[in-house]
Amino acid sequence: MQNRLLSALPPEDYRLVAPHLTHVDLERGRLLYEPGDRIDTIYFPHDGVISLMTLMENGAAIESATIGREGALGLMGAVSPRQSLSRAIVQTPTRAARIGASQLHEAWEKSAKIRELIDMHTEALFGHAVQSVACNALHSVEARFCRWLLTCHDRIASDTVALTQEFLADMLGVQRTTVTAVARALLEKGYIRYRRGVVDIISREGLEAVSCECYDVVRRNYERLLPQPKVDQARG
Amino acid sequence: MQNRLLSALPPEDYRLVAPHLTHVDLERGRLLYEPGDRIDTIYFPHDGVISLMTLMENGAAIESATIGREGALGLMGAVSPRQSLSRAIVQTPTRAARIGASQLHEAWEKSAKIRELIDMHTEALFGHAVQSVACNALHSVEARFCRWLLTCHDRIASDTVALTQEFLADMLGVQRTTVTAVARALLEKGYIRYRRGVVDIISREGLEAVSCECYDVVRRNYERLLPQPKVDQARG
DNA sequence: GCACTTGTGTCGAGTTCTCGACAGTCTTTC
DNA sequence: GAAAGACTGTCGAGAACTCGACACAAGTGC
Repeated sequence: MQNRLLSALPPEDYRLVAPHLTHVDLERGRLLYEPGDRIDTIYFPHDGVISLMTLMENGAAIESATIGREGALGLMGAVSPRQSLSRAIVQTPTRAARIGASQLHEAWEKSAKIRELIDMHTEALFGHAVQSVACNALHSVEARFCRWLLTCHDRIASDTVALTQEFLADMLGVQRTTVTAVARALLEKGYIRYRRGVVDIISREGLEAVSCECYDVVRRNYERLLPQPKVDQARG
Repeated sequence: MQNRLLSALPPEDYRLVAPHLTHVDLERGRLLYEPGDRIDTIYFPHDGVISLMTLMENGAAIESATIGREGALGLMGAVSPRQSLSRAIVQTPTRAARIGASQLHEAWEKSAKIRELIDMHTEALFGHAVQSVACNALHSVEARFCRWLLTCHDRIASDTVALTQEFLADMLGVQRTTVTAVARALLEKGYIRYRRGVVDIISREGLEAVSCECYDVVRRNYERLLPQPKVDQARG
C-alpha cells in the first residue's frame, strides 16, 4: 500500500523527490500542524487518516477535511511559503513519506507533472471542504457519523477503527452524548459493533444507506481529479 | 471601485490581460456556473457579491463561499481546464471584468505575479471554505445571519442589501421561518431594518457583536494573503 | 382596477441536539 | 491489587430548529 500521488509520478519525476523522502510512522493523536505554523514538511500517507481541524476561539475544534493515501498534507506549502490554516492531527496510526517543503518546491519548479498533481489535489481538497460546508448545515449527526466511518474505512486496511466516542464527537462538532446515541442506533441495526475506544464496521452497505450523499460526492471528486491506483503494480 | 486582484497587477502584467478583459454588468440572480460546467470564463467583480453554492441531490443548495472584489470567480480554471464544483450565482447586482479561461491561461504562463495571485486566492478561498465548515456545524443561525450580512456589506457600496428572506434561508441552509424569526430579533435590537426584499444595515457594531468570529477570521485571511487596496490611487 | 404572483408574519406540534450531572466500567500505573 | 484516570451509558430539562399550514401584504401584468 503506497501513497497514490507518489506512485502516480513517472520515474523521471519521482527521481526528483525520492532522495529527499524519508519514512515516518505517525502515532495516533500526533499533532503535525497548528494554525499559523509555517508549513515546512509535506506528508504523503501510505495508509491511515490525517484530519484537518478548524479551531475556534473558545477552543472548539471540528474536522474540515481529511487526508489519506490519495493525497498529502501540506502540499500547498510546496508552491510557496505558507502558514497552516488548520490543526493537522493524526487520526489513525499512519505510515507516511515526508519531505521538506523547500525540497519539494525545487522538484515543483522542475516538474510539470508535479505541478499538475498539486493543482489537482488542491482542487479535490477544496471540493471536500465545500461539500462538508453543506453537509454540516444540512445533514443529521447520524448521516455524518456514517460518512465519517466510511471515509476512514476507505483509507485503512482494516474493518476496525480505533477511536473514542469523545474524539468522534469533537470531529463532528457535537456532544459526546449525541454520538453515544447514534452509535447505539447503528449497533441495533447491526451495522457496527463497538467497545471502549474501538468501532468495528460490520456492514458497509448499511452505513452507506444511512450516510448522506456527501461521502460519495467527495470520493468521486477525488477519483475524477487524482490518479487512481494501478491494479497490476505497486511501487514499494 | 475596482477589483483588487486586477488593480494589484504591475503594469507589465496587467498589459497581458487588459486586451482580453471585457466589462459586464451582472443582474441579481444570474447563474454563471452550474456544477459540472466547464469553466471557460473568469469574472473579476468590481463590486457586488457572487455566491458559490453546493447542490445536493434533493435540490437543496447552500452557500459554501462568496466572491467579491477581493477575488475572482473561476480563477482555478486559468491554471488548467476544470469543471465547476458549485453553482455560482450573482447575489447582488455586480459590475465585473471578465476574460476567457484560455486567454488568462496564456497570461498565467507568462507572468509569475499572476501565478502568485491565483495561488494566494486559492488559499484564501480554501480558508473561507474550511471556516464555513466549522461555522455551519457550531454556530447559531442568528450568528451566521449576521456574518453573512457583514460579508455582503463589505463588498457593496451601500447599507441597503436587496434580498428576500426566502433567498437568505437558502444561503444559510435553514427554513424561511427561522430567518424571519432571526430578522425580527435583530430588528428589535435596532441593528437592521427591513421590508419586502430589502435589508438595511443600521448598526455594523451590533451585527459584529452578534456575529460569530468566522466573519473576522475569513476577512483577516484575505487581508493576509491578498493585496490590499491602495488608498492613494485607483486604476479606472 | 383586478387577478396573480411573490414575499412576509405567525402559529404550533414535533424532532434533534445541547448541556450538565452522575454512575458504571475498563485500562493504566504504581 | 488498589488507586487514578479515561471512556461509556443514561437521564432529563431546555433550546434551536424543522415542517406544514394559513393569512396577509406588496408588488406585477393585464
